[in-house]
Amino acid sequence: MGFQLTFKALSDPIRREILQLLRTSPLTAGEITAHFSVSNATISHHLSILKEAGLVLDEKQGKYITYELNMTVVDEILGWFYTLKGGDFNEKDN
Amino acid sequence: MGFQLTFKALSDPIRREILQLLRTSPLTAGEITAHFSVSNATISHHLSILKEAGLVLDEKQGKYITYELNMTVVDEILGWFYTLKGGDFNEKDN
DNA sequence: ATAATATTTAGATATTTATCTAAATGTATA
DNA sequence: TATACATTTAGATAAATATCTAAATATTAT
Repeated sequence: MGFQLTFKALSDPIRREILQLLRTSPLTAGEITAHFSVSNATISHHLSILKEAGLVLDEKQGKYITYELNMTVVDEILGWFYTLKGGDFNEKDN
Repeated sequence: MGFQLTFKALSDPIRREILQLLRTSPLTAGEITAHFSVSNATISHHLSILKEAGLVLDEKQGKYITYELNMTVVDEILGWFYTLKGGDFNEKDN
């Protein structure tokens, strides 16, 4: 549980909006790109950061790559916030 | 509810550890600084970012300034995460 | 095999960020 | 009032980040 990559990933508005887009169902990189006004290379970069942070999972499907939310890591982050609200906290894991 | 400043504030490990330090009770800037190995100027800078993000509240008490967690904003951020888990989401607020 | 499509990687640039030291501000006390 | 103490502000620098265009990789279809 090192949260650094995850929080860093969440600090960009485009990346947060990507997560919200994936809320209902997985999407391909191209479909995600279509929702924004930046280049596909930029979205690809953001996706790789979300992937490294564990927030999304990718699956190669022939010509396409689909991305989906990884709820497990979302729940881990939620756990961090609950420590703020009175739970235990291990100072090594920030 | 513009979350940009809040998420940005959470993206730094020192700032997250400051929040955890404030979990149980308010602390002065000096007490907070004592927990880290960076200068007081640096901690002051981090505190101003947390303050701007609404995550901490400050209170002048004579010679000292004490900082405390603002649970209201913590709860707002928690709300953002719950939209990921199936709730509604207003795309304008990311 | 060639062409078309989907995505990533490479390289460059401008902006943001974390940090430091030194100076400034504000408050209490001798 | 002068001194000490607590904190912030200013100015500088090095590192990280978001973005772009162009090139590379991979897959499907003609």
